[in-house]
Amino acid sequence: MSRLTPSEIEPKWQRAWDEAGTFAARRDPAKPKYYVLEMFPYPSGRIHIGHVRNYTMGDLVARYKRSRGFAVLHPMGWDAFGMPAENAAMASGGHPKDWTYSNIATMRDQMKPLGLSIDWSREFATCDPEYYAQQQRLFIDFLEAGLIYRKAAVVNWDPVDMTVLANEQVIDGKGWRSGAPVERRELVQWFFKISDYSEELLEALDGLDKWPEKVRLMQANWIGKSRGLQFSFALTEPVAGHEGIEVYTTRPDTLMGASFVGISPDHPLSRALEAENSDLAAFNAEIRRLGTSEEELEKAEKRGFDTGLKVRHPLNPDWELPVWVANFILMDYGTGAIFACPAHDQRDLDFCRKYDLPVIDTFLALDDPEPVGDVAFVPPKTEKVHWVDHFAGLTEATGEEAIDATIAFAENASWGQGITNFRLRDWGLSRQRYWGCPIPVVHCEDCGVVPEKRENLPVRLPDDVSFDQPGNPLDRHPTWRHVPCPACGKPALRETDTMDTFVDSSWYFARFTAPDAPTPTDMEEASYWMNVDQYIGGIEHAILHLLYSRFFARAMHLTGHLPASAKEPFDALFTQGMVTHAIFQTRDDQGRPIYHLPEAVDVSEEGARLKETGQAVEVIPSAKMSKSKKNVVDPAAIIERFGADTARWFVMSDSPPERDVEWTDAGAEAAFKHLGRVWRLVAELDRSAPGDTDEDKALARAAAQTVEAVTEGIEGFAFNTSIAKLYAFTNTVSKSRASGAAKADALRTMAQLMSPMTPHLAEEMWAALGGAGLVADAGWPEADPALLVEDTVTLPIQINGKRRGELAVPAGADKSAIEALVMGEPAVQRALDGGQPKKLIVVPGRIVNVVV
RNA sequence: GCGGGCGUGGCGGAAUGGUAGACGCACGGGACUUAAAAUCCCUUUCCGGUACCGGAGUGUGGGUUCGACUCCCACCGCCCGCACCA
Repeated sequence: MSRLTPSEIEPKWQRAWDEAGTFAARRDPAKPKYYVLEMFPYPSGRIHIGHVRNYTMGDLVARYKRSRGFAVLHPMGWDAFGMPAENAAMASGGHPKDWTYSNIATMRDQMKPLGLSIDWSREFATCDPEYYAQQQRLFIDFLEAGLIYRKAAVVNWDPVDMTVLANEQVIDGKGWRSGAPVERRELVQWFFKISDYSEELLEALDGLDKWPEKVRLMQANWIGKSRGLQFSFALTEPVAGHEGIEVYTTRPDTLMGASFVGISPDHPLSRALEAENSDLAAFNAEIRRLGTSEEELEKAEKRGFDTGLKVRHPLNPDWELPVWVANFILMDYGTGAIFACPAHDQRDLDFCRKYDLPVIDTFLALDDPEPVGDVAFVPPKTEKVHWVDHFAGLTEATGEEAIDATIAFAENASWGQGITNFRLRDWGLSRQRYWGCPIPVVHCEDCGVVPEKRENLPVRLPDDVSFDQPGNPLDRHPTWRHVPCPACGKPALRETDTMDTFVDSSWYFARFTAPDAPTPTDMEEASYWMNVDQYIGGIEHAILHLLYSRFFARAMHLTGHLPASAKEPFDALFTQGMVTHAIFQTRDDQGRPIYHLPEAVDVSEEGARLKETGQAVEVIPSAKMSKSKKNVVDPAAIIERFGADTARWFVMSDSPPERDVEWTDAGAEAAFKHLGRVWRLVAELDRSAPGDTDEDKALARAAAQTVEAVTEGIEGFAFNTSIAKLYAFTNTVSKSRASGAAKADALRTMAQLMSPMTPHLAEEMWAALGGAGLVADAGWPEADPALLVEDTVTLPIQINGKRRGELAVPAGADKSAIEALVMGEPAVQRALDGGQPKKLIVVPGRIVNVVV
């Protein structure tokens, strides 16, 4: 009776919830609704402790809100398309579909024992044809609404594997599998016009007041609105049809410091020059050997090539500037061309020093002008500086004012135009892969690109494909591509690109509101359940996934699939930290790392060694858990040994949810012991035991304070502090000499408070203490305000800001009464030594500070 | 490189600008036991000396304030993102 056996009680209560349909999401007009969603998992194979943390957090919120009387929607699904399934197929010869569905089955089996309050009837995987059929329908709707178009874009091409590589698959400029040098190749691809929404997506961030400030900031910076000047530098003589070079600059105020005009290696002029200039062609070829990621481009050594061309400064036709091709200029941003002002931009200065280009240094300064050394002076945007001989007549102005004045000047003189520019680029959704949602269009020789007819959806992925040769299996499938044109009926070819998996995850939250609807959403259901009241997931999704989803919600509204109120789909966002773990590695003969599972390593004070061989192991502390690095912890073992409640309690205790947590084994045992202790309080309670009425009252007061504190912790996503209060309350009950009846009351309250974290134990406690029905249906306890009022408060007394004593005063005491009491304190008398304090600060209910 | 964040005892961490270290782990001591496990009780930021007390202390250096872990500036370290990883 007194021993807690999770293996018996956990399945028992899970069955009870199932049979009662406790967690089925039902529209209930009598209740407010609450939609809580954790970012759905990729079915990688097994759940890891990070999943447990993520889903326990969401479950805690879901169960809490349910107790507070909300109709809760808490669904689960699978982000099931993606490269790992194809990689597995290539490595071991299976089929991505089998691999994926078998992983889903495994992970579902691992998740169910956690006792999550999920409505499993709404489960789907994004690779289900029923799901991607609706996604294809959205594609066609978006296409017809003008939100999708095609253009050429650059990809990483592996010439041996005949495939496009993701940035993470390019290692030191080589394909990760083939080792062949990667080529940049241009392909015509599909794009979402997310840039049409730049302004709106930026402005709407202000309304997301329940999102972390850092995420809003990151998104704002990513969208990157800037105001600048666009104008042309005239070439001294036309080249290959180019009369001049159009540049965009956010610092037109520094135009008089211009040193050269720079263009991207991919700029049309650069490409045109390549034909006649083999040195430039070689230079560009070398630059293009780098991957396509912005990180790589920015980190690369700054390099340039003098084209020999000259342009005229717009304000002085006699002033000629050289034209360089430079590797740090991105073709995707602005016009792909800039002018460089070395005096006022560090990167430009470094570049000019390296290539011995002129540095003009005398036209503005803070006080007295100094020649530019190795540090550029960036004119501050909000501070006034002195401008010397500025063409727009500036003398004293902030950078902001100078930019505005310069733009006005240029517009007035008709040689330039103020432009609002966004960094945000359109979203390329084409992927040249098999395991993704087929793009439902057909290429017809006569009709061009024609969308598939809606009644023909889904365009299904063929099952009979193989991964034993290079290239996309859809391209070489004998029949799949060949279909009649939906418009004219003549033989035509299917698009073989599939969609970016970000598309799948950009609307799944809407699909959960009506997972079986014959259209992407059911407006009645969507109007009831949307928005997601609380979204929970990793900070690594702060930009792309969340931005794409915000775009999708707008596009779905435009095409009639979501109400206007759902244009911002996530009311509140919480970004949880990652679970990290040390990486253990040794090295092979060539110095390449070999990774080891934590259970294969002994860690002691002298260092880490392999259990088997005793070989010394390098320890890389707290890295993100990843299968390839083998620094993973399998929650299954913990659940098997201690039960789900212990695992849930443990991942919620100690670390604040937003922070990364380093996994250690030590805590799980402690959590298990604590739950056992709580259970014994219930099991060994004599409910008829007499007690002291003062003790009864003190216990009731402690219970009320705990209700208050635990509630506050949950509301504020500080679950670790809620748990700390529950530990303290356990100690209080354990030590209390209150009557059995009073203790039973306290423990029933404890069961309610623990039910979001340890739902099985809470049910068991509730039943043992004679609670009616399920604790899941018992509602949330309310703290009696009368019990929360204290009679006296203890104020710390500081002398010169250092704590030197304390003082008990009646709760309502006013300032002057406290002052009088403070002056009588011995410690204060001693410090004053007969004199008067310089200052006496009294903050009622808080603190007293005596300044002597 | 750019954008964003984090940094508190041996460890995880707590603290509306107001008693730094709640709560837990680990360590140490004790009770119970033939013994062990389990359980219960006590101690524990560091330094100095007897329980009382003094000094230092929240990555580093400055600043604002009666008062700073908290706000500001600079630096160091670590983490996340950088558009084809999910």
